[in-house]
Amino acid sequence: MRYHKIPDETVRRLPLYLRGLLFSSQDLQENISSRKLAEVLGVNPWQIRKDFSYFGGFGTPGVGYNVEKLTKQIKKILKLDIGHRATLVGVGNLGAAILAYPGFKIYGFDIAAVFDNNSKKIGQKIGDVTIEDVAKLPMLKGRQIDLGIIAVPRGSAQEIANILVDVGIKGILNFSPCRIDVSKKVKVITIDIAMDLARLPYYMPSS
Amino acid sequence: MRYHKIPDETVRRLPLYLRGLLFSSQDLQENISSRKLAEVLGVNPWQIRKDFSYFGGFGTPGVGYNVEKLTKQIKKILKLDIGHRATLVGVGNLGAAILAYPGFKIYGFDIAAVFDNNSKKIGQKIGDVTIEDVAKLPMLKGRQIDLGIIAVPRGSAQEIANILVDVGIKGILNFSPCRIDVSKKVKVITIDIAMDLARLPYYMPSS
DNA sequence: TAATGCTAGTGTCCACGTTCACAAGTAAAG
DNA sequence: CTTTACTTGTGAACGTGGACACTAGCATTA
Repeated sequence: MRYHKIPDETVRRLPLYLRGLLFSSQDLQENISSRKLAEVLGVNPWQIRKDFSYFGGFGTPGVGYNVEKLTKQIKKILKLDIGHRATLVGVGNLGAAILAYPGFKIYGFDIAAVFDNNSKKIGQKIGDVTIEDVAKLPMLKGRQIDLGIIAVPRGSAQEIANILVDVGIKGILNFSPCRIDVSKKVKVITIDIAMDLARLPYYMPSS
Repeated sequence: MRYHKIPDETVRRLPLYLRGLLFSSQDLQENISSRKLAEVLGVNPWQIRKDFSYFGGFGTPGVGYNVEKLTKQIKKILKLDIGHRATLVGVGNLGAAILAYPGFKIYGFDIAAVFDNNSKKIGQKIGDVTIEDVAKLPMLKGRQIDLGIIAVPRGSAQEIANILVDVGIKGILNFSPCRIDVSKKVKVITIDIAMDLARLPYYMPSS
């Protein structure tokens, strides 16, 4: 299996596995079995083993997976072994929440630059970073930032994305509820939290 | 096709179609073709037609779909035709952002009750709602709320979920990065924004 | 050393979802 | 009325991913 194409669904699950490992490493067991990990995450053991097998198994039969080694492997596959510097554009309610969200750090992300167009906010310092004028966004080139997070209103999202691509951003996490199209070289993931809420009633009994 | 089981993936896409319709209705064209809608959303026309066909086509050949009728149909399928009242638990950075997020209203959601455990926040009014003591959460029964949004730290999420289920909540949108298990009668959708960010580098060129 | 119990890795089958091509239907123009 | 242009609805082929069973490997115990 070692030389097969990796299913997209597998890649989608890897961060979940990583989360499970990072958060349950307090138990500081040296090894963890697929059954145990599956139980923690609420998925199937064979799903986990299958997923890992695509990358060439790193477990030992009869024992399980070495937690530390497995963690490193997944991080390497996801390219999280090198740290990533991100920029956040738009410090509204959502942007501020993202900035304060502790979850990014455990994956090695660092929000190193923040932009907004509100003159009252520009210059303010939040945590370690100072909010800069969005007009200066094009000057981001050379600051070693490879990720962009868009948290601006719908109407401006595409425009911001274009600038981000221009300054060499390779990946965009978009929180605006709209499509963004950019060069195929740049990966865009859009999160629309309202859309997820919108399908919830479908699964609920009609009461 | 009318009597087939509806694929989960189709249900996942319906809110997207609805979003496209709601946001492009400014053009106030009476009808929209699958090709046009697909273009706006960045998906395939035949995918859209196939999805709609599961519910028994509501378009007319040669013309397209009547925007107003289609919108109503999708809302009905997703059970968004009746409004939903939601409660938000946890008014930290993320909770506050959710509360201020305008995207919920267009789907007919109303955040009608808000809870927190921070005594400084309790009693504060944000928009139309007043933050209540989370200790009073069990008294939510009878207030006609059927959705719960969890935005509390990891450790408390399961506990809050249990209470929500007790008071009769039928669906939960969980923003805590952990698994929540509840009665099978209750649908849980978990959003972990850090997890989505975590798979972004995988798709990026190694630079 | 032999036996037992547990766990990873993987080939195979199956179910689901996507793509596509085409028939059927509508409207507008000639 | 006929023709043309367009669009929906759907059966069928195709591809992908998930479920599972089974083999092989490791460790522990006797």
